[in-house]
Amino acid sequence: MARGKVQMKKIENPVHRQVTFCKRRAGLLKKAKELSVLCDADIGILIFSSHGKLFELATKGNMQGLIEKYMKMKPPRVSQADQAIETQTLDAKKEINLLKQEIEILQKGLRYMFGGGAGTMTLDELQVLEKHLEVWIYHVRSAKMDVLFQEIQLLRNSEY
Amino acid sequence: MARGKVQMKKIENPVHRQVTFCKRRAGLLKKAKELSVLCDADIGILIFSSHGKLFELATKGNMQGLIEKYMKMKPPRVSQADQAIETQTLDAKKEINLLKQEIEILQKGLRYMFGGGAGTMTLDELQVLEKHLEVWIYHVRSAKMDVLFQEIQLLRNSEY
DNA sequence: AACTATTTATAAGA
DNA sequence: TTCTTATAAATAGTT
Repeated sequence: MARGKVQMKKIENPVHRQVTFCKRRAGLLKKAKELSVLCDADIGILIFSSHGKLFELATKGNMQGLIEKYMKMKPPRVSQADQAIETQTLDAKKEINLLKQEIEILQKGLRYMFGGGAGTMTLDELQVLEKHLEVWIYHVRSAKMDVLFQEIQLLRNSEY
Repeated sequence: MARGKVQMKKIENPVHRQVTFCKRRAGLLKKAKELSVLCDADIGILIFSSHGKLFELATKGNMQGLIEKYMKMKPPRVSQADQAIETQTLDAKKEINLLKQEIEILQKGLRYMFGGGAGTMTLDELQVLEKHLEVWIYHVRSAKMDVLFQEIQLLRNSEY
């Protein structure tokens, strides 16, 4: 802006561009500080150079707090990371509920064994308990088979 | 910067301060846009006025992406919100483990009622356990039938 | 919001 | 890079 006005487009000469970036960046940050002081504003600036280098300014000290304040005012799309965490939390809650139901059923099953009478169990609960028992009886039968097989082996070996 | 230089301290006159805020804010954002274009930089600016009003600029369009990029480069202290979520997730995992332990105990309790786990049981014991389970499953199925029967009765009564 | 007298920022050159 | 300086831009105070 001196010794000739400048075209508003990317400066092609890399050296020239780098120099201008330095100068104007300093100018921008200075202006921001002034605005903050004069008008009691809280200002945050993030600058990524074309090569990905970061420059930052937070007039009231912490960028983090400023960003959080911004997020609260504009809670737009959730980030991928947040979404992942939310999914995790939901999954966990679902699992907790399932496990609680299972405990409820097992407890009722125990009560049923001691007190006799499934009078207070719902149809769904009975269904789940039946499944548990079926699985269990399957395991017991497998165990029986294993034992029988071992005994047969012993008998065969003793024939010699 | 014209018609007299200005002291670098908060402008006390509220009207004057508001006007200056407007003018300099516009100037700052213009400078940022220019820097972005001339030097191909990605710039984000957040301005909170003294009354909490938000003004923002993101030269490449999305502040969100810029902030996430910034967070990746400077992953410092976790925010309160994130911390709360992490605590939630941890709590949930603890609860799941507790519930799983409880289920384990209940299952052992059930097994114990029949005289010890299947792992160390003899063929005869397994035979007994199987019979117990068959009886139990029979009772459960009877209870299911009872419930179903009651529901049918209710449906029949409601027909009148 | 518009107008200017000045100050400030800065492009080009050294 | 840093300094210089001519000139463009920004803006403080005023209307």
